[in-house]
Amino acid sequence: MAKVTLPDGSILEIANGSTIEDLAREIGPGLAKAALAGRIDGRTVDLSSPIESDARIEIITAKDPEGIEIMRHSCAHVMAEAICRLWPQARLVYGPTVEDGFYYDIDLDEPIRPTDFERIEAEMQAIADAARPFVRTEMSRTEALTRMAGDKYKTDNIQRAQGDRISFYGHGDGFEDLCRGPHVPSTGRVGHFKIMSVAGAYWHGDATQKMLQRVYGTSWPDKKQLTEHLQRLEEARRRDHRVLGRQLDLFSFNEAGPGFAFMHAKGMIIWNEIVELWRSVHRRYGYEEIRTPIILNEELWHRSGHWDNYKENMYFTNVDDGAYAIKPMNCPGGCLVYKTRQHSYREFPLRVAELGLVHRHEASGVMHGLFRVRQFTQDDAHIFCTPDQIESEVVGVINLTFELYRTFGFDQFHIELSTKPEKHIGSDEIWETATNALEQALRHKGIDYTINEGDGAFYGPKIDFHVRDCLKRSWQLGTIQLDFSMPERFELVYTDSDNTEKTPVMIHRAILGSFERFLGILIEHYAGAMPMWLAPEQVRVLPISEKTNNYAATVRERLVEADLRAACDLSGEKIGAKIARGHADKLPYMLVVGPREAEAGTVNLRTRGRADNVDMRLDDFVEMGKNLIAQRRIEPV
RNA sequence: GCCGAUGUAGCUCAACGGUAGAGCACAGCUUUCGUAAAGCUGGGGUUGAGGGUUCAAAUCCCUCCAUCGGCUCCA
Repeated sequence: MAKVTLPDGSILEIANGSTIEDLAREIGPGLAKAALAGRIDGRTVDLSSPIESDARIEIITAKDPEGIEIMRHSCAHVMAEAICRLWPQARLVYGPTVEDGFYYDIDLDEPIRPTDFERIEAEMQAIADAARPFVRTEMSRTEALTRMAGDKYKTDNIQRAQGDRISFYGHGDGFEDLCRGPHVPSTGRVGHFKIMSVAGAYWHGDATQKMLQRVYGTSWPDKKQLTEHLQRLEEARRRDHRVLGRQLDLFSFNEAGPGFAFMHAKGMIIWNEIVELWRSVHRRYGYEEIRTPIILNEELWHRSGHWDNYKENMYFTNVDDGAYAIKPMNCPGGCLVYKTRQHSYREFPLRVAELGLVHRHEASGVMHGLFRVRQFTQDDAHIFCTPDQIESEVVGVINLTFELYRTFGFDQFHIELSTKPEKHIGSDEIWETATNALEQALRHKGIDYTINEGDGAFYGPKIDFHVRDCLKRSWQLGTIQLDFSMPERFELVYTDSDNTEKTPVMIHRAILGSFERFLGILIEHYAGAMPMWLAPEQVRVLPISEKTNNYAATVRERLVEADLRAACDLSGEKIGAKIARGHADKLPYMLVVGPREAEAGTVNLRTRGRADNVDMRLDDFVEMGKNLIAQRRIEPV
């Protein structure tokens, strides 16, 4: 008999060699039905795994996140079989789970099209309905290699696999795939699934390798969860900033300039409000602001290291027969400003900000609305300081960053520390010092972070800030980059207290990252319903009929005088239509006025997101609106 | 850049070898209205661009451009 300890601490005796499935049945028929896999002393295994000795055992169900992952992975196998049935020449490469689903990479010359999804799903359903058991076969690495001889993908997978025992999983009907497992007990347990999309993907993510077809699917324990997932995707589509940007007349793109955004009047209002906030916060944190040219002589970019490390992403031009480059970063220009006069340690730390317009030649396939463009405005700054000021300066930037993010209602962040990339300038010692300094600052603030090996900028290591929006999607915004190389290359100096010339440390940092991207993120975060202080049109006056147009105009004048962005709807529409339009335009407030209000000097207030409406004195509304704006409140009240 | 898909009126879409349509939007007129879309009339398209096949191309073929979904890359 083996003694098994269950997660609640209870101990059960079970015959040696019993499987986890047997154990689940022993505990209860409900659990036996729900069981997908098990854990023996923390190691996840198939339900059919025997319990050989005393152990801690857990039964994994779909309530366990890992249970869902196992289910999805099994679903990927079922999809692989379905595809192999439809395209016998398809060769399987690799099929892992991803967030909310799974994919399978397949080598197949004939393209799989979205119109094929239904056929694939039907095949999968047939396999699922057959409820065939998943069966594990183990063998030595050598045997596995012999078995898979001639299949370069599976041979490669075997060579990459860890351990000496290689396992295969079949689920009847001759289908088998190299796989570490574990799997659900039967093909009937792969959940409610749907094929989502197909896309090209390089083998091993290497652009020089063959492009495979990657078929994405999703799978959920029950039908309701699948439906909810599809609705979440719908919700994300509803918030797509590219769609909202057009609907709300905020910005546009044109074939005349792919990757170059046209910012419309309403978009500029939001933009300028962000800039205003940004400037006031930066003044408070002791920054000054400069502006440097967009086109600078090519020689400068040789000196900075951009020529050697960033050339592929740069635009070049000629001026009077001289070779020039369009700046992809602001730092070299900032260095030139620094060099225009002498500097003393007494003025350090010197915090110099720049809303810099940069151009980067991104590959044509990567552009994506405002999120990925070829021209954007960085909220950049360069801090020149002494080595012993690094930590406090980095801490200061972190404080500033969190303050700005919170103003927009982002309160979930995660932080990454990126280390030396292959393409870099500066010695290993410098890199180590710089990386340690960033790490120290993070530790000092007690901030959790993950390490991103080899992902730093070419001139120094960096800290990246990611925020989660209300749909739990993560966006990279800010970055802090430590740089010991650029100051040397530009021969930047300051006079230290001992009257010797020394090289300053340079900290590059951006908080919002790019104004364009940030605007796009805000639009999706708020679903286009911008808070009062950012809304292009804060309030609209809606007269019941033309008879009240004069009063409406008076009300609007009063609002404009109070510095509110207000408009009147003087169209000949009925009041219901005016309100419907106001909702479509996502206005924070609408003021309905008719003869009654004109008589009393009041307005009837409709608040975004609320069904009720309320009578109010105009002056009271003005007061309330001004307060909301002053506080930069996110929700209308 | 690579793989696949898609480009028809300002927007969303129909027509799928045989005279390019609808809804919304826009303009004019009627209605003067009390809380999520009144009615009538009208203007608007070398069907992304260029080439080819055909008596005939939005529709079939080729090249390019752009967009979308991914890969690689990234603020």
